[in-house]
Amino acid sequence: MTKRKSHTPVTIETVADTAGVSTMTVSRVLRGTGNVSTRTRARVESAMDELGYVHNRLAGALAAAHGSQIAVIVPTLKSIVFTELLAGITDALEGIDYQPVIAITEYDQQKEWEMVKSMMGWRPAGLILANIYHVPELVSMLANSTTPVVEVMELTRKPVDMCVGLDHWAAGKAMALHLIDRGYRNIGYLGTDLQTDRSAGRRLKGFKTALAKAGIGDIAELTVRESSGITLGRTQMGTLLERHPQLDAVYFSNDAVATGAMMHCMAHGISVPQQLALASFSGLEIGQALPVPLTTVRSPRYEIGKLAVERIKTRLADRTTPKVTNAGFELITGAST
Amino acid sequence: MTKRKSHTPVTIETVADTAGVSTMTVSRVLRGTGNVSTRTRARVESAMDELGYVHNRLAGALAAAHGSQIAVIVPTLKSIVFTELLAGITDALEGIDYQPVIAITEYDQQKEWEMVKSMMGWRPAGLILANIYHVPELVSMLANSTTPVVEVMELTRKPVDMCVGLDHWAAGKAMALHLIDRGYRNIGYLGTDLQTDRSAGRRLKGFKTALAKAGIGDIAELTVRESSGITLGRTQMGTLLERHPQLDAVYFSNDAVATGAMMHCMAHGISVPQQLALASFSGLEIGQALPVPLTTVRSPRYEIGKLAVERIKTRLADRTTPKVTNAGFELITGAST
DNA sequence: ATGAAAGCGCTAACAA
DNA sequence: TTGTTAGCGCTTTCAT
Repeated sequence: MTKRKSHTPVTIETVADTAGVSTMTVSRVLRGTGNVSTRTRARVESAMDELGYVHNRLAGALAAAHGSQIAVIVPTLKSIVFTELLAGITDALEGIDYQPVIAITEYDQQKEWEMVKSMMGWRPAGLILANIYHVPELVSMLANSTTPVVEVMELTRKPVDMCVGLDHWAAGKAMALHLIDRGYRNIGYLGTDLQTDRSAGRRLKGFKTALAKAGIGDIAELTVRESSGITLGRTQMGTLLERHPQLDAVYFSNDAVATGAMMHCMAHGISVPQQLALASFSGLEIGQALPVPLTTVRSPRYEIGKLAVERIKTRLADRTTPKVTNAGFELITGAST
Repeated sequence: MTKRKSHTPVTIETVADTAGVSTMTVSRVLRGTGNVSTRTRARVESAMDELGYVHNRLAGALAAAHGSQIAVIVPTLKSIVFTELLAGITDALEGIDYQPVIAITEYDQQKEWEMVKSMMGWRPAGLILANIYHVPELVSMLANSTTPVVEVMELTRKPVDMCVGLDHWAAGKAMALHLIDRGYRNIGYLGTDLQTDRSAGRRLKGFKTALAKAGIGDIAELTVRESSGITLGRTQMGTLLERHPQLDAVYFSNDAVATGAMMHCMAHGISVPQQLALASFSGLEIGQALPVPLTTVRSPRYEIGKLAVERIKTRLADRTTPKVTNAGFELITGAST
């Protein structure tokens, strides 16, 4: 076996000939649609690996009018949050013969639009967007297509098609209530640029709204445009504390920033939470492995990934799906508050 | 503009008709091969978005005999190392119209073979494997194909096609020499299961060989099968020290494990490096953000990703490429030793 | 359970 | 610069 190849490409026709059947029968074996006797199937299969046949899915997808890829578009891979989302997606795809195709937007809506256009060119079976803020062209293109689309991570009332996410505003509010409950009153915020990560902006809005309702007016805020959360927290925490030494608690845009800030505290002998409380969002493993585990809100990104795939599968099976699914979140009370 | 669609699919023929040109001209506009006058191009382009045309790359790839996807197969996405590799790949792909298609093997060679088979069905323009240990069927399939293949991360003498990586044995040796040089003699090892991460096994081999040459015989070793490095380090460091209280330095399979171990030390008041030195491999950001930055070996995974894409591009342009590229590594002397 | 015919929507190769 | 002619390798009917 093996050998040959290179010159005459092996197609289902080649296989059909050496197995003494028609191409249609080979095609049926390939796709696992029944209606092939065990004997013929065996003959076809042995012909396939005798010839070293490699199924050409391009031709198959063209003939079938669409492929079996699931396009996934994420803002970045630098955040573990999105890699865990991908893990959920790939795990849900396990067994069924779909592959994820990934594109990265770097939090750029224009780029997202480019990627979607390019992706749709492959006629994917489904599309997952880890973002709910799009340019109008993107929305109208997807609205006119029949491809199942799931927007994930953040909740939106008017999804392009379907949505699985969590309410970031509520997550921010939950943390504000927790801090108030714990008795903190001089509260600050440190995070990434809010134009970039708009979900973080929603959280901060919910957070501040809840504080305001409790009589805590404007808070000390520091946002910095910096791609790495850990580095941001490690380097900017000092700046924030210098400017606002009276703070007794700080809320962060996410656990990466909070982890960096915790490193700053440990390096400078600031005891958490006695001198300063830290609270955040994500629920990353590293935050829980810290000597003082973080108080944070866990986003169910792995579950969201799985659910998104479920939605697409259901839709492809022509069954009805909910338009919007609230995946919820969980407040983790660590030792840092 | 917009509207319509759904029933009569818009193809290049539709576009050609409304623009009053032939399909070939539309195709040329689509692919950006010159030889189209500015006027016609404009007409074609306006026809395209008037009709809401979406390029069908399936048909294009079939006709052109291969697509423009780069298949990337990684063991896991849970390690930042591989997401940084992907970042290098996607950055290198920026601008040129190729998209990465990602598959995850979970460190399983059989699964890797399944993924490769499935991927090759899409006739990708190139294939990147973040692993050099394969089942023989995989090797023979790729050897018989003309698709450029790059094995990355670890160096191998006999690549399937091309290889860009680093010498893990040498990296282990370098760290051993560093520890000896610093005067440590009671050295232990903590890491993941070596059957899973075989590169870590190579490092440990190089490490122990160098120690042995310096008269340090067998060392205290603890390897645990656990998917998360941080958790492993955080929970197993205590076990290792309990069994071997005399240790004055510990080498880890990677920075995630080392970071977890550092958390253990901080939580238990073990001062690093006075009581215990920690040394590792990866060069992750988190390791350098620790209050006591890690001594480690930085693997150039981002650069490796970029280089791998370069190799494929070169090959696709029919130019010759080196079979094996040693991407090197860098010893980072932190404060932990 | 199997096969024959007719494309899927595009691009390579060649003309004009 | 533009058009014509043939497929690419499979799957979809529709027969048998």
